[in-house]
This record gives sequence, C-alpha cells and structure tokens, in this order.
Amino acid sequence: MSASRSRLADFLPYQMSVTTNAVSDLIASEYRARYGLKIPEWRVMAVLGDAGARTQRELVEGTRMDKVAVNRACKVLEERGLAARSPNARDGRSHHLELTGAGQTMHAEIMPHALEMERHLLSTLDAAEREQFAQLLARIGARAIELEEGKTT
Amino acid sequence: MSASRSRLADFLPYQMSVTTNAVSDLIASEYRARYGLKIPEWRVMAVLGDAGARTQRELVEGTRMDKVAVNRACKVLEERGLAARSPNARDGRSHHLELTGAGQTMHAEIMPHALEMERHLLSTLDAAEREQFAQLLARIGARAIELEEGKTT
DNA sequence: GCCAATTGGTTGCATTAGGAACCAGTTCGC
DNA sequence: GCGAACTGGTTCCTAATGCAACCAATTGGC
Repeated sequence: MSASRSRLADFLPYQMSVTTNAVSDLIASEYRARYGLKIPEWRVMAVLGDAGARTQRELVEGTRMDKVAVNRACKVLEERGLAARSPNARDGRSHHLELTGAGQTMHAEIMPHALEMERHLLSTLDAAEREQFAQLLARIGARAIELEEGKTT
Repeated sequence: MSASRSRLADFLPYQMSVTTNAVSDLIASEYRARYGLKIPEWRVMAVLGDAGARTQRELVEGTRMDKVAVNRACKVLEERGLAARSPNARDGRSHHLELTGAGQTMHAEIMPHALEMERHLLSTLDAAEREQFAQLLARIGARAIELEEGKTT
C-alpha cells in the first residue's frame, strides 16, 4: 500500500521548490560564466531589450522583482556601460533607462542563448506537453495569488 | 503578430521562479503564523515524522537541503523541545534525531493542514491535470540535474 | 499658490543562504 | 595498531534578499 501519503517528496510545493532551484542554478551559472550577469541584471536587460526605454517603476512591473533589486540591477548595468539613464521630462524623480550600443550587442547575443538553454531543458517534452505545463503552471500561480490576497478560499 | 518571442514573461524558467516564489511565500507565511516554523524546520520535521529517527546526514538527503541548513533547523527544533538527539552507537560523530512527544503532536497537527493547503492550491486542477503537472515537473527536474552534472547536451 | 498626501528612487539594516575552514571520530592501507 | 585520508557535524564569514525608513519631486485639496 502507498506509504502514508505524507512524505515530503510528495508535496507539490516542495517539488516545485527543488525543481525550480535546480533550474535557476543551472541558468544562473551559465549567465554568470559567460556574461558576468546575475539573474536580476539579466531580467532587466531582457525587458529593456524587448520593450525599449523604461523607468525603474515600469521595470518593477515587468520583472516582478522588488524595487530594490531593480535599482541595484540598474546600477550595475549602468556602471558596466550596458545601460544609460536619460532624464524623464515628465517626472523629475525618475529617469528612462535604455540599453547602450554595448548593451544591445550583449542582448542580441544573450537572447538566442537563453532560448537555447530553455530548449535543452525542455527537450524531453513534446510541444503539447510544454504547452500543457506552462498552462498548468500559470493556473497554479494565479491560484496562489488569489489565496495570498483575498484568502478567498 | 506574436511579438518577438523573447519576452521575459514567456521564459519558462522565469515563470517557474515567479510561480514557485508565490507558492512558497504563501505556505511559509502559514507555517510561521500558526506554528512559528520556517520552511527548513518544517521539512526536517516532516521527514522525522514520516521516517522516524534520522541522522543529519540522512536528513540532508531526505530534504535536499544544505547540511548547514539542516544543522540549523535541527538546532531550533531541539531548542524548542520538538526533537531530541540520542547518541548513535555506531558512530560517535553523529546522533539520531527524533521527534519528542510534543514534536509528534505538532507533526500530527501540521500534516493534515499542509495537505489542505496543497489541496486549495490545486483546486483549480482536476486529478488528471495534477498528475500530469507533477510528472512534467519531475521530468524537467531530472533534465536540469542531467545538464548540471554531465553538461551532457 | 500652498500644505498634505503620494510616489519614484535610494540607502541602510536585518535576515537568510551558501561556502570554506575546522574539529572530532572513523575507516583504510600497510 | 598507527598514520593518512575521509566523513559527520559545527562554526565563521561573505554574498544575496527583503523591509523599513528616508529624500526629492509631484499631485490633489482648498
């Protein structure tokens, strides 16, 4: 008979945590080794590269990261000459951040590489399974947020 | 047309990270509020409750946590009188950790509660979908480990 | 127009996580 | 059975994460 069903390994939140950690570590080490970027920095770059100039406020939305994390990532990108700030005419408090030429070059190099890693990771799944997984993941995420906020059981 | 396909939000590793964080935060806040336990402590308790006395070495395997994290969690459980160490006859370096009466009581209370939370989280999925999700997750995890180690593309 | 409340951004602080070094006890080679 | 290599456990130190307080600029009420 199927042991107590209370084994840690059977808990989905635990499984998600372990698996996601493994995936993150794998990817983080790749970014770090090749480009010297940490994940937060890469995320900011990905958004800037895709969407163009953005304020930190907008980057917080786009990356779902803490505003402090965004700020630090921006600072690093700026120091490395990968992004630059230009004043925001509409609001003296904030700036528009934008990739520099060097930043765009790196972005153009990184994105295909990132897609490649994703492809490797998912190579054991067929197209339908990938789609299914992404969907289920999204639904679980939505539910978690729902529970978080309303406690609307 | 379907924008560049390089949007951050489309990356699965990113999605996994965001979703798992939401789930973990939800659960962590519950454990903390009701039992004053952090996730590492809860994990150790879950293993001890399910499997009985274990050394720290075995707990590292069982929880997939760092040995330092395990050590700290054990110390807390011991200080709170939820677990106790008894000498290991076979090896003077290590001890067997075991839940005390109080620990077992708490364990008996927590487990159903944990299952309940998991149930809520997955309430939008039917049985087949849950199974499917867990399976795909496991396959991705296995693949990540494979890539991590061998770099066996 | 001016004061209060708000918001973007920044800094500092407290908590957490992980790694490297370390100690004590065990095992293996001889 | 003695020394070398190893292993479980612990401590210390550094890096990463998140929060709360803070400053500066903007907006809204009157």
